[in-house]
Amino acid sequence: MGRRSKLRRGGRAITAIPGGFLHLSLLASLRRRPSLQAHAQLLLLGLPLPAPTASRLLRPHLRSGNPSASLRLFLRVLRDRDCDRRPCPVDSQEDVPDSSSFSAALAACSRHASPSPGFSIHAFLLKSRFASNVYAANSLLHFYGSFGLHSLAHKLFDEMPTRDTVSFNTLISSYVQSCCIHDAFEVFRIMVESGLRPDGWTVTALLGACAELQDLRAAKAVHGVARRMLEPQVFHSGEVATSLVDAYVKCRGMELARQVFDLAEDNARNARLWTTMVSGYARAQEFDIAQRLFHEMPEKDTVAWTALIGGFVRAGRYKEAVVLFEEMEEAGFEADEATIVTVLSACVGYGNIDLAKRLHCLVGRDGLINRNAKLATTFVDMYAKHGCIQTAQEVFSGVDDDFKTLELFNAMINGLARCKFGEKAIALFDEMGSLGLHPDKITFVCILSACRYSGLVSQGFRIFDSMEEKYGVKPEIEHYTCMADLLARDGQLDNAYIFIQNMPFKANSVVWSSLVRACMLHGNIKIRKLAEEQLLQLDPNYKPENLPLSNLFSEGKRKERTARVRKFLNHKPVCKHTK
DNA sequence: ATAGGGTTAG
Repeated sequence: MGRRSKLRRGGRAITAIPGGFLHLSLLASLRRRPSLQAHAQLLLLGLPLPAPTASRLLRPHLRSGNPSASLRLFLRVLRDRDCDRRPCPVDSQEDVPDSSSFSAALAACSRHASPSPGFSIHAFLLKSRFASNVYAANSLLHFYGSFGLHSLAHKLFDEMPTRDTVSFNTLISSYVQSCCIHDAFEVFRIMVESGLRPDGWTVTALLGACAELQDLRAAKAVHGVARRMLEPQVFHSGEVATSLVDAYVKCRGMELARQVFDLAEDNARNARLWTTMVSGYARAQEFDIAQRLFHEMPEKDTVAWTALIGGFVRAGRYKEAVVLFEEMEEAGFEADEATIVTVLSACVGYGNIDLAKRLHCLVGRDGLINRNAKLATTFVDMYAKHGCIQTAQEVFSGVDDDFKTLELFNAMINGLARCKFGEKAIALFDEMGSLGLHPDKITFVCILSACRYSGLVSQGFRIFDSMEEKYGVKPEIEHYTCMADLLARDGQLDNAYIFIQNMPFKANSVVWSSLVRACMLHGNIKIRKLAEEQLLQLDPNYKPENLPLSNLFSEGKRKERTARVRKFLNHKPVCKHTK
């Protein structure tokens, strides 16, 4: 361990006094001057840091803003303790991070772009004396859930010595988020059986499951459960009312949603409940009612505006969406991340280039786009889809590494694939691991598509073969489709045919028609007949002229429609803040 | 101390 007591900065040596005092005064200055945060934290990284100080330093920072730097610091502290290999004094509160800093750190891990810091903290937690602390364990549960690692979450849950309502709620939400609805209800059953009373969070999670399934009957059943099992004041709260309305809306039960809304008491009728109703009517394409309700809404906010704008976008009424956005700005509401994402798709649909550029400027200011993966992903996706792959890449590489998420990589790889930059896509794919990001099944669809559009046969198979053994992602029919098409486009039509027949899935019409198309291209009549027989079995009305060549056509049409968009987008936004 | 809620969507 290189323990330095002197740090150099700008030619001036700062003498550090080992011990807590310096840290505490730094901490104080850090609170007062946010601009110093990054520097002060770097300074601290070079110092031996007493753990209690670290805890005090970290707790407020891990909760808000950019937790990445704080997380690095926390891990550093943990490693320092670990390297010392001192026997951990069981009763001593000294020199060891306390349990609440583990919770705070894990909460930060859940919001981090990559799961790796969370894995490390789990390891340290196991060695600490808080391994069975229910707060720490619940935070860990939430961490696994937030990265969709529900099997790890469940394993952890099974091993927890104590479980409380929060543990159950967290596991249920984890399953709902991974669309394992059946498991979510199963956990709920066990929860009730073990005598724990569900609370508002439980009901909300279950209603989320009903909404996901679009199962109106299930939503009604959960409504009944809530009425019977919740404390009356919880049942009548705005939170529960909002989840009920949200579930009914998503299950297309507007009348029921309206009933809940009408019956809600005044204190439960908050902005969220209003917004849910507005967005519900907008989803149901009842724009008159949605707008009337929106105007009746006592305290509109950015989210409510965004909900209505989003309704118009979803209905393809882009012009109205853009007009509404302008009204919103005039009324003095500031666009947030969701607004930008929503309005951007309206711009693309409506061909409003000036607004798209203005939005890019808006998020380029203060480098917002460089620290917000969702924004960056939307812009990367938009630029790539319009063939502005260079601008897409600029947006991508502008994002700080700590903020690069799996979705962002997927969007960039997908963009490179579509523009036939296969090699670049593979390079990017290889880069993910170093940021602690694990490719998922979507990543593989993108990267294998990159190979097929660029004719990279051997690389494609190398990656395909590594999917399960190296990355633990089981190939699905989409991946097999890519591989069959990769072979077919390469002219290996016999191999493609054999490959399709040996797939562990029943080939669908997508697979066969891509083979027919490749046969037409390479003039292979024998395989084409075989493929067409299969297509006829799948669809007795199959005719070669109905073959979904539409891909090609629509691509051509899309290109034409977006040519104008691209022309403008290729010029960087005229904005000094961007970049 | 630990968890979500309404807006984003190819």
